[in-house]
Amino acid sequence: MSDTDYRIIIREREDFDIGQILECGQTFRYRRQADGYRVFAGDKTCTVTQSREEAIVACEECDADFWKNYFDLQTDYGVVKRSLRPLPYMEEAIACGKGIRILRQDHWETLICFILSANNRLPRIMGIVDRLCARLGEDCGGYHAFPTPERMARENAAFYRELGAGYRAEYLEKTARAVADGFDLKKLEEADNASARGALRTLAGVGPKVADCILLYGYHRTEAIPVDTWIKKAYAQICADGCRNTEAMRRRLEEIYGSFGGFAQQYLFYYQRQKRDT
DNA sequence: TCCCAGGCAAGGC
DNA sequence: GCCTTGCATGGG
Repeated sequence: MSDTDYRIIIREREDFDIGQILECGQTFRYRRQADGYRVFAGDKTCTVTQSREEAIVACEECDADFWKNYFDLQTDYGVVKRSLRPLPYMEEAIACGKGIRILRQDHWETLICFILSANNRLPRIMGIVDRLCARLGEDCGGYHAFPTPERMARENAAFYRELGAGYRAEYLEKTARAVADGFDLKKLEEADNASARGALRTLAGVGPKVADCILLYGYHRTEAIPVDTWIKKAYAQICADGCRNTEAMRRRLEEIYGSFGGFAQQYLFYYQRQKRDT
């Protein structure tokens, strides 16, 4: 099998749990398999399995560096967790999701996926993204790539509504056309956080929360804190100040968690959802 | 049935 | 500026 001829072995299982990494809501392109997970990103795919001792990423050899970067393997999460543990609510949140990592995802793919995430549920988002790739993505032999801006710009809102995007269909049409027409996602890598956020928010369907998701998951701006319904629940317990304003909550959380805010947000999100499930 | 989901945009003040 | 409402769709 040419698609699994190379293996990346991860022995720091304390800092890598593929289930937690994929199911903390930062990506929608994966499938659970009997023995692990199949993961998709851009036009690439890999398979991840893990045991008590190690995790194994199986991929094409030429994609090894891509996946090492994607899973953020160069970052020492021991440092992240040691820095966060003393801060409010982090001891228990980290204990719950200690194998979480923040993926380094593609700007465009993250942009589109998180436009679809607005007021939506994870399984439904995954279904829409799946159909989007199947219909518009390049056939890579057994799976489909994420579609390009140019390809998506050729479809209209009616098409995306048919995929099940609901009222977000208009956003996809407008934003795909904006990017295909020259909105430079790459250039935002050099911008400071506030101006990158402002630029993203000019795109249809990108509000404060979606912009923060794109910054954190698509640009690895680990100080960005997306405030969604789950973080609001967590906030009520962390601060208990009766605050209802999302922007004020975000600022307060940034003060509390500082430059590791994005990591803190992931631990909180996962912890809050686990508590719901149990 | 009603409520909610990783909210956004538009309209009213 | 801040606050409210409508919005597609599906599951509990």
